[in-house]
Amino acid sequence: MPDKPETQRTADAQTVDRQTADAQTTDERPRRRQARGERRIAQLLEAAASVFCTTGYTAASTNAIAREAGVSPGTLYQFFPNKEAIAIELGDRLMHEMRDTYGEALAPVDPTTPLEEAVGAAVDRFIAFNCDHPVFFALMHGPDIPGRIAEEHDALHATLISRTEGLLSSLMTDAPATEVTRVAHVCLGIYKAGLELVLSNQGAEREAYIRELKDVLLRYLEPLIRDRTLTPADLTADPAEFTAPTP
Amino acid sequence: MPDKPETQRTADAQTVDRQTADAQTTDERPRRRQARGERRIAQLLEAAASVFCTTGYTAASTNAIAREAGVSPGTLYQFFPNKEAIAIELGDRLMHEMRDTYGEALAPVDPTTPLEEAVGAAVDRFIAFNCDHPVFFALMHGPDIPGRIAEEHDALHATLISRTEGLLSSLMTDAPATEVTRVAHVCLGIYKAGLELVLSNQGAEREAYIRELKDVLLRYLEPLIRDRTLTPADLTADPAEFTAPTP
DNA sequence: CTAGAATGCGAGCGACCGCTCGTGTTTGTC
DNA sequence: GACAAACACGAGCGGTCGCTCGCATTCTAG
Repeated sequence: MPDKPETQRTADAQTVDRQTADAQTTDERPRRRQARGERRIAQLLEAAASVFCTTGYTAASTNAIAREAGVSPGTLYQFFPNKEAIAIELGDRLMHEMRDTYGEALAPVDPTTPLEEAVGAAVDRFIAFNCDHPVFFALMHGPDIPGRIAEEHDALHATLISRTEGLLSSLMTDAPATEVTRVAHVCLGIYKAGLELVLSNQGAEREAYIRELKDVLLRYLEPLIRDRTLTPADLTADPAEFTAPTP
Repeated sequence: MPDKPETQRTADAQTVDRQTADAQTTDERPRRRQARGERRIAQLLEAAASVFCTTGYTAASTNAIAREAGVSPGTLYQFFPNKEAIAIELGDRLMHEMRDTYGEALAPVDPTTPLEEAVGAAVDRFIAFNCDHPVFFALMHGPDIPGRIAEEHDALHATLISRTEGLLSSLMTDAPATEVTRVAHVCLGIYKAGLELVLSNQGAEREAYIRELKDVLLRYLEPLIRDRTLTPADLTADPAEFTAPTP
């Protein structure tokens, strides 16, 4: 009996997400698991993504997720300590996939690429990722997200802000830092609004909205850049940096 | 015994908002009421606005609203048939106030006012209203809003879209209708994103974000308008039109 | 003053939710 | 085949929520 797995996993986790919920959702112990279990986890995460997409996080019931996955509630809790852990795991996998996509997709190209192409490429990447994983938007931008996911969202947002600030600061050399920060927030706000419009359309109309989003961003930034050019490396840089806000 | 008020008000309204909830929340019968009752209603609506703002609609419990208002749950249900009706009444009062504000605030001014001033004035009005009534944003743009409020939101959105389309169509004379609609949606998306940024800031920073919002809109629309001018009447017109989408 | 309507209270009902636990089945290892 | 661990089930526990209902109190009309 080497490790005695998950005895008294959560002693009194009853109203665990109704209030503060200081139970450890990060169950770091590496458990022995069969291939069947991994399949179940994938099933459950897929079902959870579907339910989260349609009803949001809080309105999604664990019983509904289990039903969608074709298993019983007890089976769900064989693999996840509580509801929040499902969202956490889903979010973690999405973040990993986003890092992978970013790492391999944006090869260093001609460093004299104008801002138009650089911004366009970055927008295309983000849009494509969100189209492939609509639950990412639901989890990250939903208003009812639980504490741990909110932290991840804040970390991602802070990273994107500081990254955009870095890009802008080389274009707004004579502007105070607060203005650079403000413009960065405006850019991300525009991007989020555009993303919402893109996700709520399909086909040719979706493509048209993507073009509009790029136009809005470029026309907003035009007076800032004048005659400068920008390398795509400024927009993409090291994808590993996406895990945490810049120190 | 002239009217026999509210006998068997809701026969079986138990799980009324858990599922479809086809109970009539529009209790149109004019009830006799004392001044005390009107005061209580005002108290309850104020408390509801506060709770909705901080927790959102679904997470707000009727007991919490009653507690915030300093009354018992039973008293709350003396004046509102169910939770949704509270949000409905709150939304209706906000819509009325918005119409009033718009009706009296925007007097017809110099018809040769350039687009910059016209858009700026309209944005200022909407921003001011939302700053005065933050619950409006929480109810209208929250993701967990109930059916009837969602209908009101859709109606308001459709009105704003068709109004913006009307404005744009006089500027984009050679563009197809679908493009005009698309640009209108983009403008409202930008406005909503800007509003979110404005509401999450205060003081001078808030003012700066308001200026950025106007800049984004104007720079986006600049290529469309070229050398035209626009009367503010195109932006404001008849405030009574705000109740329903244009037929 | 008094009858009756309007207002106010709060324990508690039924429904749902997150989650548990006893029990039975499948899988991997010897 | 035997045994233990992993997996699966589903009734049900404790909890909160929206809402009710019987009853007490306050207002108002006559």
